[in-house]
Amino acid sequence: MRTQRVVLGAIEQDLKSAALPPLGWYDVLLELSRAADERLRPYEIEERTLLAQHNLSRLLDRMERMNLVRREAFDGDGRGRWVVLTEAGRSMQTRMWAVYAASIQAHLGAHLTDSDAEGLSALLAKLMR
Amino acid sequence: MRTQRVVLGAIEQDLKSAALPPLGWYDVLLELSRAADERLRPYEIEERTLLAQHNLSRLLDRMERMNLVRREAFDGDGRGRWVVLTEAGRSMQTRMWAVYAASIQAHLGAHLTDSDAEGLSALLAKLMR
DNA sequence: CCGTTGTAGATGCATTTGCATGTATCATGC
DNA sequence: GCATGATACATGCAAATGCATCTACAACGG
Repeated sequence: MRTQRVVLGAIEQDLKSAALPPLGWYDVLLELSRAADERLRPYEIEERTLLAQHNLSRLLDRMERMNLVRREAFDGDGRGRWVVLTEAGRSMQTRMWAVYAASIQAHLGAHLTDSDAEGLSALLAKLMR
Repeated sequence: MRTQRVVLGAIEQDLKSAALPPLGWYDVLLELSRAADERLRPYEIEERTLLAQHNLSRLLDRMERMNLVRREAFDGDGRGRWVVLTEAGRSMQTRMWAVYAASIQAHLGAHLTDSDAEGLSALLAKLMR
């Protein structure tokens, strides 16, 4: 828990120093960029990012206000919505990745060998079951 | 990050189900219970728990409102305060530990062998440097 | 002494989160 | 086809967090 807080704090700080939004935004942008047609239903983003439904709903509000995503109607289920990545969203994802990747390298990669990283990943995976 | 969120979420949920306060409260209570005279200066709690100064200040407000801690004047530096564990605080720490310990066992211990745990701990320690 | 700078802790204000509930739509069983 | 319960997403309100700043006191240099 302590390590996570320290590392996450350092990464968030790097993003903030670069005048970029917090990590949660990146997670959403990344999932959208990977999705077919660069669009997902909110509940799909929810599953992939582990964001709580109401938090995601408001995060999307903020992102939509910044024109990073756009909400569209979803045909075939009147309750559903599409969340679509915009051009600005795509470019934000790229800009965030530049900083985020460097930050991962500095705060994680630089401290671990490849086999450390694999070991850590395997141990954490055990906890997810 | 994902693993931490899942595990922390599960632990917080266990505490909430037992009608107990969040984990941050336990951290403070634990540090106080370990301290000489069961008292610490706010900045000492801050260092040990990694809580931000303003967050700790308000957490202490809440805990004081619940009579778990008491703030006292600190002689020798007029700016300083003592945060003192109360009887109710001591008993809350004990009650939380019962639930927390079981939760750690369920969400961490049950998934890891002893050598897994040591390995994980060693890897995380590498990240803290 | 006195002014300046530093440190401990508190607090006002904006933003974010959590929780419960609301609204709309869908699916199912009768 | 219509009540009943489930699902998708939004939202009002309270609580927690982040950020900047404030107050009070200490320390230091002249």
